[in-house]
Amino acid sequence: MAKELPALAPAEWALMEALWERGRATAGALQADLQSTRDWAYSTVKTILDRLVEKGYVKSRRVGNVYEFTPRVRRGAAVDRTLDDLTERVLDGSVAPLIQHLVERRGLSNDEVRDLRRMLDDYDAKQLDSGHGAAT
Amino acid sequence: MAKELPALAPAEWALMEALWERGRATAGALQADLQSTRDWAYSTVKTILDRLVEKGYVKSRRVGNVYEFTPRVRRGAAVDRTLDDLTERVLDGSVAPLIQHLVERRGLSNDEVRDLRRMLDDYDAKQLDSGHGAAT
DNA sequence: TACCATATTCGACATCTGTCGAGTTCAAGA
DNA sequence: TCTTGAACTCGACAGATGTCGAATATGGTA
Repeated sequence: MAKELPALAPAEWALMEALWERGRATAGALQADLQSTRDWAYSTVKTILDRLVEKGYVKSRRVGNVYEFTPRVRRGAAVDRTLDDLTERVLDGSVAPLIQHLVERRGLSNDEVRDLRRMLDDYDAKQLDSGHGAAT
Repeated sequence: MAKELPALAPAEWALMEALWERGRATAGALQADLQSTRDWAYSTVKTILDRLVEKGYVKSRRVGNVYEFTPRVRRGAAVDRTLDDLTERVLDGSVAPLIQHLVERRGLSNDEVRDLRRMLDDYDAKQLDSGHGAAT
């Protein structure tokens, strides 16, 4: 019963990142936060914020004479949403090459390497556990 | 000197997949191929195809009184392009969670697990080799 | 040659995105 | 009360995407 979240456009992602960072903020504050990356006019920020509210990613409430925005979706959920999109249209089941790419392109910390290895172990275990293993 | 490929929109991906599949095809053939997934009118297919030519992903040549289209970009390159996009806007350096998601969501074959493990080993080796490992 | 089924060409239109600018409001001072 | 400035509202516009339909061109066939 996962509510169908519409995808986030690039600009919307930027704003969401800023909002997740703060947890709660006004349009003005977010505009300031993004100032270095995106030199947006106040109205631009506000517009995107409103669209995010429409999309269900953000919730807003009036505080005095100012609107305060809060994320309504956790970052992880948004990432999931995006990745599902990606895997649906780009990967036809071939995850490994993708991972390869990611690692090569972005690098991993030692900790991450360890975590991943652990994950693979778990995964393996589960596979064996449930019977067989197929290589299609 | 990697030519800057513009990103592929969802509909464009669909068409490219069909074209990569065939290696070479006419608009009509592609329309037929996609019939089950996307019930597009001929002109829709043609339009997208033309846009792909503009974008540099496809090349076309007249054969008799019909246009024949051929991919000009390998699938892998397109995937790379897409992933770069993704990592830029969605991942702020945190690749591991993404991989986690992919594995959980899509599953891996035993072979893939082995390959990944191998890759991690290589990666590790390289890390040690070049000095230290940081965990930010 | 007249006709037909295709393949093409053109142009159009609705959305979604990215980005504002120009008024309008309203609380806090002067 | 009048003034001011921040915050808000509205509406707009350009470009990318998704999707055609109508008109035209073409090679073959009756």
